[in-house]
Amino acid sequence: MSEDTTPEAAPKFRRRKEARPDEILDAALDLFVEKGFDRTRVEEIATRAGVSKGAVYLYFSSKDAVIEALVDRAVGVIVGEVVDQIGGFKGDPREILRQIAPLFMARMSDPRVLAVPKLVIREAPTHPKLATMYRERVIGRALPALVALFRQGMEGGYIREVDPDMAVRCVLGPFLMHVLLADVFDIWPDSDRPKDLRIPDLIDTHLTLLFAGLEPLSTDPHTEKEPQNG
Amino acid sequence: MSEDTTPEAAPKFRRRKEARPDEILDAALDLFVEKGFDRTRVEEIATRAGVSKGAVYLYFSSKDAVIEALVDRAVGVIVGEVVDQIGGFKGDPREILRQIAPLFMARMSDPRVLAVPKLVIREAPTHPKLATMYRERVIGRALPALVALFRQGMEGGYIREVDPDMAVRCVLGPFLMHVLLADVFDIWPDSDRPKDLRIPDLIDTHLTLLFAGLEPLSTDPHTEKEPQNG
DNA sequence: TTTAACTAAATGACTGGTCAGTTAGTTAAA
DNA sequence: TTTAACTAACTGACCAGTCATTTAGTTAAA
Repeated sequence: MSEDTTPEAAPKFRRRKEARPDEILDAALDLFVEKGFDRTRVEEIATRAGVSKGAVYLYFSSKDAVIEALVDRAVGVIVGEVVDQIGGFKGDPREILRQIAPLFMARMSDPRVLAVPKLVIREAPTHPKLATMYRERVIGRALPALVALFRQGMEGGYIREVDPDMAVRCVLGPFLMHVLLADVFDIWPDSDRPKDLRIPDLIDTHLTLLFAGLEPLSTDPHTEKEPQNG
Repeated sequence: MSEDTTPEAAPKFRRRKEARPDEILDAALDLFVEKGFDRTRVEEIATRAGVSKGAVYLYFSSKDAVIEALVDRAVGVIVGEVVDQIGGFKGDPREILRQIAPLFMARMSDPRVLAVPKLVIREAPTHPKLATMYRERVIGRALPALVALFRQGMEGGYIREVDPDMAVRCVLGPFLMHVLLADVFDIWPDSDRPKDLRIPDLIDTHLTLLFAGLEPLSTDPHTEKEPQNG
């Protein structure tokens, strides 16, 4: 109703060169995940970011450049220390898996973190660059580290002799399945609360099954210690 | 240069009312999986199906109707007997899982079968109908059957007491992960041959780990029989 | 301290191409 | 000859990317 008494009205825009790119990428991520790349108009991204369409093109050369910058920004910070930690570990892989699983799922429970791999999976066929970036920077580093972890665990006799490539898929797969069922098909585990992923229960069940499965056979070196049940 | 000597030339088109819809859906499935729904032009579908663009609209009311008919056609034949078989089973769930796993993966190794869930996952956010159809006709029937299988297995003391909702995700997840890595990120297990999924090795590793993990604790009823190792 | 000249951030109308869906006309088949 | 399957040209909406113009903020002379 009442205009401010000060003579000068609020300015039409502010000049904020530093903040714009991140704000545009944030807006784009939301929209891409919600509606997909092709159905998101550049003008929508601009509006949500609080700028005009033209401004988007001041910071990004094309719509494609936006999604690439988006993934680039996200994958820069994910791996690194964790991979090194896993890669250097000597001993029973179950120890480190028990530590990492909750941290991993905590990260993936943040919608803005999970959004990026979801986006990459969805747009990969039409944007191979995204898949390549994600492979080179994230999966291609994490996966070999886990394989190496299993290899040394088997050599040390801490765990059963299995194909490490396949074992890694058995470690990660249940998490993927859990998220996919909920996210794509709206299928959630039984719970009192709605939309409750029950991550701790998933981790508990998964690691219980997996760790018992990884228990070395009685002919293997380290079997003297009692099996860890329940 | 030289026209055929026969007086009547080859006809410009044939009238094939019965065959058209399936041919159009086949063409559409290929293109949707390859390039995604939005980037596939109706004219491309028509050309690949050997008809004109207008002909597509004789059989389908819109482009959306094409993808819906596609999924509808595919999910009609998938489940049924298998689900009933699992649902009625009494005994150690591992028996029936051992039987089903290779059949399941054999089906999923057919690119035209795998194409449908891939498509549904990708297009679900913009076409909720697809996700609903797939949930009601496939996942929503298979998943509860597996949960029931686990429940009765635990009640009978054949397997360890775990959360059945979560256990189901642990059973299916590794397959999903395996296919996703190869398909989206072009990451394949070590092999002499290129693009070799090594399905039997995945099944072997997965079931080895899982079945040992499912082994009931020594306080449970059926534990008298010797554990089945490697 | 004021203000005029200047820089560059930001706008928004416009364009050219693309494509879903329509329709008038053509042709195979009964 | 009739009919309906089919084609091909057409239309109108939509949207990525451009650019002439406007405006916020900065600098320096008075």
